[in-house]
Amino acid sequence: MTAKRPKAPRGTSHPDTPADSGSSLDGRKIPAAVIKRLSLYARALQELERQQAEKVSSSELSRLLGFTSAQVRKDLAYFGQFGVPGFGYPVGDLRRNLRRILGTDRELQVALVGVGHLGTALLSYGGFTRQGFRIVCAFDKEVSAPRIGAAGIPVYHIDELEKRLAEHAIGFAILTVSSEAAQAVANRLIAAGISAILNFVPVRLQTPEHVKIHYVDLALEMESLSFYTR
Amino acid sequence: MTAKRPKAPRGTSHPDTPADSGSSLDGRKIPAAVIKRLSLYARALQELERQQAEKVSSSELSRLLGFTSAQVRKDLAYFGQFGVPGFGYPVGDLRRNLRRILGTDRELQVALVGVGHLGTALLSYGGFTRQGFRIVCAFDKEVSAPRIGAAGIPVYHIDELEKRLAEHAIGFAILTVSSEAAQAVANRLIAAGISAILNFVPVRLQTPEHVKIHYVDLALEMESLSFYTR
DNA sequence: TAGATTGTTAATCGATTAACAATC
DNA sequence: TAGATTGTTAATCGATTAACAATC
Repeated sequence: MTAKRPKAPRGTSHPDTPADSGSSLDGRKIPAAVIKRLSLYARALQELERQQAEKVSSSELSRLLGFTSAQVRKDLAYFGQFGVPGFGYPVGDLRRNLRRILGTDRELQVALVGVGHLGTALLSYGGFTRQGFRIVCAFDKEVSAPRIGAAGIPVYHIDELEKRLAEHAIGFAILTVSSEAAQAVANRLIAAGISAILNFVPVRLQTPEHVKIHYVDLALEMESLSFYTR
Repeated sequence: MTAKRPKAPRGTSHPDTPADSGSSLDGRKIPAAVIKRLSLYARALQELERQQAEKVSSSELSRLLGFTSAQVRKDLAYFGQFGVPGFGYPVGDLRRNLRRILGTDRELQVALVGVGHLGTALLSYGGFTRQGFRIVCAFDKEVSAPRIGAAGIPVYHIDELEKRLAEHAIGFAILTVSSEAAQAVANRLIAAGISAILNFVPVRLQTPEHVKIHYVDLALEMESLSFYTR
């Protein structure tokens, strides 16, 4: 008996949708921000390991990354007791643990959909590969016959999507299609059993609970920067 | 009289660096998250304007974007009174106001430094242009003579950085160089008077207070997605 | 006027930080 | 042991949400 909600979009049928953030791990709720920092810790640890450091304290880590030491300790404590009081954290051990927690200790199979300018660049972008993400294949609607694209990655016609995803047991997709195609392609990915999408399309997508989606919105990043420069 | 801090990095000399977030506008502190949402409102309004909508309520906007209506009203109220009680917000007016507030009502001159895979893609990425950002020129250390790069944008040798930035009154930079070069290039950009950097390099940069910097870390986005898929 | 929706204050929720007992 | 640093609880801070008087 509140408002009348003229044309509610599919899925959300509530008057107000509170923002979700974070996911649970064996009961406790882990804030999304913690996960992002976990990746940063893992990266810093990688560098420390390269420098043959044996141990690191929460305050050293915090200085390296610009957080407080309490935050470092608290973040890590979500997942277990990795430190030694009076000593700090063993670098190699902690790094191994973080990689296991993040799931980056094994290679992850990824598909990319939409081989335009941005898609092509991401195919050859070294940053993903370096962190253990393997873009196995790509799809585009403009490709008539399979061809080899940037970085030697095969590009198939979008019609082969379901077949190839199953073939390579791909659980991850990078979405770089047009705004118009985004929802339809996402639906197909989800139906094909994908579990996470990294979405570069500036469109809010309807996805079921169990599919995790992250938005990377380049124009939005620029716009908010723009605000600060006056 | 706490820890001894062996080798403190330049710049930060405090034991713990609390995370900044947000910036002030005539006294009041505006959370960074508000600014991001402002961009989303502006974009939704653009679409509503295209559909010839004359008015929009906070609850319609909230449904479109997945927030609560209270949040929409509160965010907008930071900057003024744009709505009419019992009616809603006039679409065109609100959009104009938001664009003015974000600074996207005028074209913004941008330089891109580091014309590798990612850099090249961003040169031809339509998303920036569409939102009024104009990549005026690019720089790379591997370019001996000026040449025309992707999307017809001139690419100069990095040595011409200072000269060209001044020439075109560029206040914005996109950073897509290597991790090794990042800090040095950032220093030059800052010395040349740039006021904001969109940084794609996965390295924490030391920047003075008055230079705004945003990090876009693609590998990190993937890694945190990876966490949720087990 | 009656109905709807704003702008804003107060209540709630969640995340960050400080502090310190436990412990190596 | 003395010194250092963890893991964790309590205090603080900030952001989101609910509620409602003001107002078109």
